[in-house]
Amino acid sequence: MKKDSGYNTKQKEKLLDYLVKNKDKHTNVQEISAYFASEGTHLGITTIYRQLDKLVEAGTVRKYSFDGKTGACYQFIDKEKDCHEHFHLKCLVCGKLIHLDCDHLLNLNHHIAEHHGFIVDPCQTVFYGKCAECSGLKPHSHSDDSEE
Amino acid sequence: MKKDSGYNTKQKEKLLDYLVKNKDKHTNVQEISAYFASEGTHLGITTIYRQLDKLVEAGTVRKYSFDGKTGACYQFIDKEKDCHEHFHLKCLVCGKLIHLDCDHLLNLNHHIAEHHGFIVDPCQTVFYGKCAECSGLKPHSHSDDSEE
DNA sequence: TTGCGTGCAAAGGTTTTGCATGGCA
DNA sequence: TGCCATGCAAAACCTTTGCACGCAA
Repeated sequence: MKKDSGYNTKQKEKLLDYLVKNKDKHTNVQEISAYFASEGTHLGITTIYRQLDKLVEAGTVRKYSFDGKTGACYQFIDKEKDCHEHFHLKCLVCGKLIHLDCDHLLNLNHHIAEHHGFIVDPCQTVFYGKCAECSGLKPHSHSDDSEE
Repeated sequence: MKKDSGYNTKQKEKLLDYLVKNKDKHTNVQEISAYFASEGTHLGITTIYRQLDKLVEAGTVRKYSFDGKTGACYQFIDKEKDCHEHFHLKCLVCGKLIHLDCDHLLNLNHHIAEHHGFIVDPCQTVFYGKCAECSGLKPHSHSDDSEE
């Protein structure tokens, strides 16, 4: 793993700050760019991509490439919360991202490894479906279309 | 779900034929295009995209958008084999697609639904990692996520 | 000063759209 | 015949790369 090499620039600092503030959700380059544009602080697209790339290599940020339309998504990794050992659930209706801390799921990993000889990488794997609100288990009047 | 509306054209027939023959793996537009080019049968890129889109809406084909570099992948759904009730494993190294028929995994679905109130859609969910060959035959020093 | 960081422009790749033509029903 | 399907070209996007200038150490 590469070290967090490089200088401390304002851009890098601001980007990291934004990522930390939004660590609970997946974000993407255009969202970041739009945010800084609205803030009056311009941040070049190229810089965002390159800094993000370095952060991913440094293990500070996780990259998800599951959505071809909006491009790749990024998320800050909170190392203190040990976020790298659990799976994520993503609601296809409302887009909510859920962190799943559960022994049962880690068990799953071991099961697949032992019985199927396959090493699952939780960092790259996201479960898609409907969250409690959107599936009707809880009262939630989110009458969004998004019919599959 | 929309019906399979539309005329039966040669292009549509050939595309579907190709998809059925390759239903065991994920394919993509450029692969399809290259195949028909090598066969001497030209199939326009636009047609492939549009037919694929219709097939996805009709529920005949599944679309995966996990790789931003190579673009979206598509796979024919074998309804007779009831392929929609199991998960898929995809090796990030060799690209192999594994169908996982396992009660333990279905159990997982129930567990998440009951304990976390989340309805996982197996059709949209793919586990990413390394298959037995790619993770076992190679003398890798069990480095966590040092890819490549 | 040295060398990385930045950002504009341009390139490369995937997917979509416009439009005229061709084919199915 | 009426539509839908096709396919070329061009556009729309996302991402990467080249290059010159700016800034951190």
